[in-house]
Amino acid sequence: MSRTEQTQTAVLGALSVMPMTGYALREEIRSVLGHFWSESFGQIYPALAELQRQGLVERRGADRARASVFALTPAGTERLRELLSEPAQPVRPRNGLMLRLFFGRQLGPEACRILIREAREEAEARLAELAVSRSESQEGPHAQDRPYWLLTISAGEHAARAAIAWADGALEALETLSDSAAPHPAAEPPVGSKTVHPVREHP
Amino acid sequence: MSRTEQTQTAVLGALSVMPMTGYALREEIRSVLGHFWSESFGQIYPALAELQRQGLVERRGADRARASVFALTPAGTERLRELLSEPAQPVRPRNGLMLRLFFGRQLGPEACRILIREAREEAEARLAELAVSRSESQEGPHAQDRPYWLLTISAGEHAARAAIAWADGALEALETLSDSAAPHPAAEPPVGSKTVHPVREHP
DNA sequence: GAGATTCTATATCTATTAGATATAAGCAGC
DNA sequence: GCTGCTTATATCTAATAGATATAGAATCTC
Repeated sequence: MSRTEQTQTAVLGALSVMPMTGYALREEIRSVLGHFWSESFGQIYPALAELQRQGLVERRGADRARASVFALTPAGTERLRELLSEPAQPVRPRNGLMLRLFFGRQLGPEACRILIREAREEAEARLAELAVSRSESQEGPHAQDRPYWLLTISAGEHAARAAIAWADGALEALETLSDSAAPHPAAEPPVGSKTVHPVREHP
Repeated sequence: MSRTEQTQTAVLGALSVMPMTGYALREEIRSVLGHFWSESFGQIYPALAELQRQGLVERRGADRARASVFALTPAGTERLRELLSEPAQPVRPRNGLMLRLFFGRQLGPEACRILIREAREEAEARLAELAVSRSESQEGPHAQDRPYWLLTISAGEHAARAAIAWADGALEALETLSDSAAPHPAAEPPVGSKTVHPVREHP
């Protein structure tokens, strides 16, 4: 499944819940799917144009001043099912916190502890947001969808709680490190000296 | 911190461990940082060129036939510290499994269960790989780095275990769903009927 | 109630990026 | 010694993120 198809899936899926404008699509995706998905205008508008060309989506009321509302066609519903059945594209990880911690010796234990504390707070905040989503999902006319939505909320909660547990352990581990090894992190590795390492020839 | 700077951080960081060629950089990033970071050639080569231009990296032995080895300069080490201190770029989530589950009603409980079982297996596999990384980190001359490397490994393990626990709960929840609500998921919502919903005007 | 000002909705545009593809060198088998 | 395969290296292109431009609507001020 190509990237454009991933975007098409998200757009068709959102339109399957309710017809809306391109702008509303972005808002809806951000607020409802925000914990595990994101799309930008630069993806949404071309995707809508292509979906319309393929007759999967229908554009209504393109007045000059008023934005046009897009709605699924029957073929679009069909196509959504098809896309959902295809295997997902693997995610390319890019975790800035982990990158910093991996080279954490350059930063010193104290700076690392600050980063981890921040990450812990973010996880707590996510947990709170998810609790709101959970109660919000009670309302609304989408009773049939709710069990599935709860699955995604639960996944977010598990991940957030794991992040918090990890952070607590990590903070503790770093504490013993700053006590023992390097009381003055900034002064630790002399900068100018010995930056040239032996070269490994094509491993 | 811009995206290019993120790439520069990863490249400088990897070169701080050991000088190497562009190709080896990609391999190293993939094998060692693979659980939380990824870079492609299209990012690495331009980044190396720019870093060389700035005098942060030095190119050695650009024979016609032999690839050139890149090494950090003292200024490069300095710059790495600087970059690591900057706040990380926020990640844009794009979780294909969650997208599928969110619109899971279109797919039916059974198909969802299969997806979740696959995810569970992947998490188990990651856990096994991390166990290997953990024991590998014992060896090698990088004793000072090890505590930080273990932090990242531990984060991966927490996340993987959380994924497994979530999957088990989700599978159970879906089981009760397929028993009760929709024994024949494919036949559930009649395709052609009632695909036109009431339009919400600019919420 | 008219004008000014801010805000929101919408769309486009550009620099970045992923990853497929091209090229070339070494190596193994025949 | 030649041929085909594998690994190393680099480039190129289509897709993407998200910043920015534009215009209309709403609100505030006088």
